[in-house]
Amino acid sequence: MARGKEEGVRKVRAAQTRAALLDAARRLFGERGYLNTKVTDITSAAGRATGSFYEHFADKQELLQALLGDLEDAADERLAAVEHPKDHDLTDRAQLREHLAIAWSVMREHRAIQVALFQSMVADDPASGRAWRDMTGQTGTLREHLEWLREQGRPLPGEPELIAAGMGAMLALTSYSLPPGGPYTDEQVVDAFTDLLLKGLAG
Amino acid sequence: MARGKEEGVRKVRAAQTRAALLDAARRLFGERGYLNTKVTDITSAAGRATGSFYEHFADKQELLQALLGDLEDAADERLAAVEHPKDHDLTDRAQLREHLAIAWSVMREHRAIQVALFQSMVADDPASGRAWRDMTGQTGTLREHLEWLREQGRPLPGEPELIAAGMGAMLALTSYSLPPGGPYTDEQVVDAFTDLLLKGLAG
DNA sequence: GTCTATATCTAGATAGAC
DNA sequence: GTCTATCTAGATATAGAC
Repeated sequence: MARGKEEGVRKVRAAQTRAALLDAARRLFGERGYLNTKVTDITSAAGRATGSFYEHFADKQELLQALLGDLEDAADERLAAVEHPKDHDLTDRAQLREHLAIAWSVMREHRAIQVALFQSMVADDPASGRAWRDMTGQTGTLREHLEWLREQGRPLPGEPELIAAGMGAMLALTSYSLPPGGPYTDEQVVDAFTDLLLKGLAG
Repeated sequence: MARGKEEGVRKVRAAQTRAALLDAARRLFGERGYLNTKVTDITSAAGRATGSFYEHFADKQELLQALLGDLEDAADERLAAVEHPKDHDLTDRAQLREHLAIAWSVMREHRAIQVALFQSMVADDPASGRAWRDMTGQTGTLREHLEWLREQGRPLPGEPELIAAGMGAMLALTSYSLPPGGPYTDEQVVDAFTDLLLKGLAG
């Protein structure tokens, strides 16, 4: 079965190239951002030829989608690691803090991908509505928790979708703009936002 | 003085061209965003030739700076129209609401410029630190109010600069992503964010 | 100052040999 | 599948006539 073995080797090499491209892209997105990273930057950083890129991805956006899968896996893993029932009570300080801490640390640990997604979102035609879809989509879980609170008769400051989007906006844009190794530690940020939001949610 | 009169006419024409370029740019930025608007889009929308653009602005970024001046003038005017002492008390609901309402309405009424600034900020190299500088710069007044509160011995949820940046992030990204004529009215947004933030600030 | 025409440059994407 | 070489497209910016 020499033929089969050869094909297997080829497959492995292809997977290595794909992985090298993803690694290089992630590093470059973190260093100079998604918009300022060219396809040729990625291939040369990965030690591959320009043409090889298009064997694995149709374009830069498709590569970003592949990286996004990693981010979602990481987030799911973190969420699964903690108690996380639907009736999560965000008016409890410890529970709100944990929710914010997980969101913050996932964004920080995968900053390259978050930066890339953010740039990709903002570069889109603003009239397309993509930004609002992304914001509400990414804060869907938060919205569900708020809806649950409302069903319990708790007074909310406004529509769950809007409040969730606002909280997500605070976290996402702060994380985007705050440089790594900046003036505030992760604990300072999470504590500050927890206390800022807690009483408003607790009504 | 025929010579002087001729020069005066030329000056007026030039000013008209400059104004036409600014108007066209503002409209296009609102429709398709800053990044997706080309210099030739602006000139043809203004009914002028490509080359004329560079007689008035070095590049697209410089034109945006000129528009930014308008935005700041509008904001200053709105702030001057209300009582706005340094000891503005953000723990008073009416005063917090007014502050948020002004910020929100300026962003909404000049959405084209806000969109352009936002895109310009995000398209920059994320490692440059520009985003954090912009965020802290635009929330400087808010930070001063919070510092005043702290001097009065009021407990704040965190560092004034960080809290101010977080609040600014919530407003700016929500405004950016929320499409005009979207699902929420300006009043709903301002009321929701006021109530969400008030108790956290009031301690 | 404004115009037309064009030079320059960059990045995305493909063709065809190996 | 990967490479080298190249094509194409799109956008910035300039040259020179009026």
